[in-house]
Amino acid sequence: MRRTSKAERDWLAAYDATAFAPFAVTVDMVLLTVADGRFSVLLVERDTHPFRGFIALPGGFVQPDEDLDEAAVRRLEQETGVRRSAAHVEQLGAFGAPDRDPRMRVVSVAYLVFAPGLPAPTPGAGARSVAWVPVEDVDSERLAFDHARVLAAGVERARAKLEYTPLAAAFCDAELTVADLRRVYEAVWAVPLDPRNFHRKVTGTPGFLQPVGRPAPVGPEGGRPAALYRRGPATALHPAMLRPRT
Amino acid sequence: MRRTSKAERDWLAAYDATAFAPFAVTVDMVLLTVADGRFSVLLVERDTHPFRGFIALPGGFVQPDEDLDEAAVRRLEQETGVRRSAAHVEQLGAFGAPDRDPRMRVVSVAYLVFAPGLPAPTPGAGARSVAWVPVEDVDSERLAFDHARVLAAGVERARAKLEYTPLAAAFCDAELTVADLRRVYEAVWAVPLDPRNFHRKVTGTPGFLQPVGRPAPVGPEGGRPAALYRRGPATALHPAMLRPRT
DNA sequence: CGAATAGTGTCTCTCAGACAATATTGC
DNA sequence: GCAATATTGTCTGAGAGACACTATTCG
Repeated sequence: MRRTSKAERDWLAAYDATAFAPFAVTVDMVLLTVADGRFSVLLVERDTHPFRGFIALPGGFVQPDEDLDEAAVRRLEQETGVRRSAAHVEQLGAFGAPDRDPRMRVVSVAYLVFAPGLPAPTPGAGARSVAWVPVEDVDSERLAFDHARVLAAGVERARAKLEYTPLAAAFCDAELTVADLRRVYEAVWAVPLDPRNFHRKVTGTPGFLQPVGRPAPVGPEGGRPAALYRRGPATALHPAMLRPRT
Repeated sequence: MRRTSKAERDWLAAYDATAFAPFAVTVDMVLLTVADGRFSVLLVERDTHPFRGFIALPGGFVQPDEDLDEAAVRRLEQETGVRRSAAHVEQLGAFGAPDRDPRMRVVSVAYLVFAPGLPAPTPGAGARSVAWVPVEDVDSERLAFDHARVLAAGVERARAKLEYTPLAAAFCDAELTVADLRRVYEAVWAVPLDPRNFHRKVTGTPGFLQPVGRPAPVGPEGGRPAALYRRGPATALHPAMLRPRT
């Protein structure tokens, strides 16, 4: 820890902190998944003011002694049952327009979470219902606060991240097939991908996937069983998985 | 504007905002430039507590009625004389560890700015001196608050942004040569680049640079005069300018 | 002319996209 | 065998990196 001088300690003792603290800080979570082949976001229906009856991203106030990341992970685990270790969590950014919350001046720090397909959790405090909603079906007009902007930023960030990182695997279970991964890319980017080129590319990118050496059970449509893989150690993809242009 | 019900208005009137506002919010600026071929950041020496005598990123408190972006641009123009139109400004992220400021609970929203080479501005309030410091020469131990982490995040983001956006041009004047742009890439990435391949790549990427049709004045070393370009309309680069690997 | 910088051409290798062909399962 | 999915192979064109070569300036 940094050493402080007597002058600094004296100054600090005389400092009136309340005079400079007119803000509240919240975390909001853009929790994304791919369920049934649809790129979806977790939304709650608010049961309290403000924006009662509107749809919103899950979130809440940061406690005075809590780190931002801590607050996000705590809410994630409490309200959605998603374990931190099973998902990818990263900060998306801060949203702080002066009028974004009618109650008071609130700065919201948004977090982006990628989670495997899961059943909808039970509603927490202040929420009437909770549901996974396909991103394309979200009615921006019905979103509370500035959550339409936050969601749009999260979706765009997710689409970009799949290009340069192996995070698509964060949408899958620990053991996954190449087809599982392809369906994630197809759902998030909303484009069809050639299974043969995708397979060659993904298995040829070092550190992306590591073979388990065991086949997956055959799906309902039959066909040759796929090999199982786990996430590899890479944190960035070389070469990248670029989105088809136009 | 959203219509509110009487129930919501009543509820809002009874809401005690002060009970939930224990935070202060600041903006901190990672202001980067390339001056004399060095990738540099603007740092101030603090003349007030806390961290008096330490080096810090320029920044300050957000006013209660001010948008975050507004606060960042205001400080940029006031404290550094950089005009918004001449620079690129984007949000870097929020930093809010509970103990990051000894005065009180402060969440800092960091902004990343790319500006052309400029003389160091005159020190503003609370600063003893202001200077452009080459990023490699910054002594992390002497940085106030968590500014070492903020700076590291900004530098890494800048390096990544040059790969797939045309923002390298934001470090140059409105009219620039291919060599100007190459020196930006070389300084930010700290790698030498082949001038011939760089030229072919940059002029072959649609929307990156637009020819002015006029040559630049010859430099001090002589040689054939370079053609002048302006920034093109592209917001993303295809193909990308990938960093050399290892 | 020589030195210095700007810009073009050429070669090789990697990789993306199109698509043929083969492999392995359930029925 | 047939349908369905998985996986490998083959071809073509775009692009990256190495580097020879030409162009234009100053002195």
